[in-house]
Amino acid sequence: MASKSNSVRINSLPGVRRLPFYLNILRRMRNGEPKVISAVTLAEEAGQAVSVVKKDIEMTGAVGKTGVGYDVAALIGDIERFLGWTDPYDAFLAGVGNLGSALLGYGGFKQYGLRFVAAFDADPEKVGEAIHGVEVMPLVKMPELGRRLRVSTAVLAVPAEEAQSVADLFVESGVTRIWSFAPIPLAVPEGVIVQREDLTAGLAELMVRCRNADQT
Amino acid sequence: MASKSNSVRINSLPGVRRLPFYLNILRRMRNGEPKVISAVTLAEEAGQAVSVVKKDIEMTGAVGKTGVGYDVAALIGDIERFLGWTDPYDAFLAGVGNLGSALLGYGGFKQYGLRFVAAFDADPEKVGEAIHGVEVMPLVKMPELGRRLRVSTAVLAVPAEEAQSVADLFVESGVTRIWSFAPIPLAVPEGVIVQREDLTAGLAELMVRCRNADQT
DNA sequence: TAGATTGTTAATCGATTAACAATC
DNA sequence: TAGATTGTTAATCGATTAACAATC
Repeated sequence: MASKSNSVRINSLPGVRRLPFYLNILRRMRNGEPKVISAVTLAEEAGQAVSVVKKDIEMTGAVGKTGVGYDVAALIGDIERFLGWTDPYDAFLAGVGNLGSALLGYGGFKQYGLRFVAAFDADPEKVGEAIHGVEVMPLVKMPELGRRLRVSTAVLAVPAEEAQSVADLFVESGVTRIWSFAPIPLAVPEGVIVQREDLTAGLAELMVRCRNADQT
Repeated sequence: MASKSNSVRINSLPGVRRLPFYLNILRRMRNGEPKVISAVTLAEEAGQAVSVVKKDIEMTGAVGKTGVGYDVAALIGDIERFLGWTDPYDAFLAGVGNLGSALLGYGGFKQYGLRFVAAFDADPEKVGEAIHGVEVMPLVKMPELGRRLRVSTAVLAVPAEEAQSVADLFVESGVTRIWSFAPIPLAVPEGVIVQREDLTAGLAELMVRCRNADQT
């Protein structure tokens, strides 16, 4: 086994994760005044150190005016372009349980690079429904539809037991990006990237941060 | 050199965030065979380097048998104890929209240190409903109930515009731990800890990881 | 014993922080 | 100009990785 990934890590991943937060602040300023914001001000509003914000902005390729700051609209554009969020990608969602339905209902994902074109579920009772305007289909229909629409992105919101088999189905359907809420590691072929999302990690961090704070 | 077990030391937060993942794997093994697991095996199942797993386990205070490994049940207990998850804390949830409802519906949080005792919403239409068995109350009732039940933990799942005022209400209710899904920084008094959860951060990371992979 | 694994140390790597010259 | 801010470099800090002696 290789000791580390052979890809050169160009960007700070913690930095990448902070970008959507800045984007939120900037988007709320859009169309308003002022039209320009400095890294100092953005850092204050985001609750981050100035150096961090400057480094993060630098990563996107945005350029500011010395002594002035960044044009808000231009900075929004540079961050969106860097994240590939200028045009949303068509996406599948598998598993319309509590979490899956909530994700479908959050129309705001279009602002974050995702547009749900179809949902899938193993439960025949759920098939045929439209959840928040997205039709729920049987899993067997996925490969044909995925190939036809060239869907590259998919969200995995099924129980742990079904996660691997649905991931296999994603791959068969031509998906190369999987955003997974399943609490297990997925085996996928080279070239397919899995981003695992774990809400319980945040809860763990919260508890330990509280204890550390108590001890001081 | 310094004593390790009871010293006030900052724990590796990335490590803390990995613990729930190990816990999942271990819990699925519980009551089965084998009753012992080595860091090597756990690392394989978690898709992590062995050194990482050993360091993370060390952090919890768990002790293994040289040449053998860790007792599964004991390791589960040590991780749960370290995370404060042996007994779930009573928690409030504010905002029963798509996401809030989904969180209430996921009964599994009891396994992760949280038990929802009441939900709150600004919408009078929603008040009085029981969502997944949890009663929805008007926001004004929160302080009295929070003080009476000594609720220390709360989940914030309201829109950005209401987030700060509801956070203020949490504080007034005696809450010291806020798990926030609002995409803004919250101003809270000293002693109150906010853990911000940002799903869009994962999406940003996914996109950039894909581009980095393409470039190799 | 012989093989396996822990617990720990030292080296490496990456991210954050601080500082400042350039310049609008 | 004088004040503010960028862009960047160098220093610090923390996490990850690799290695190995101790030992079951």
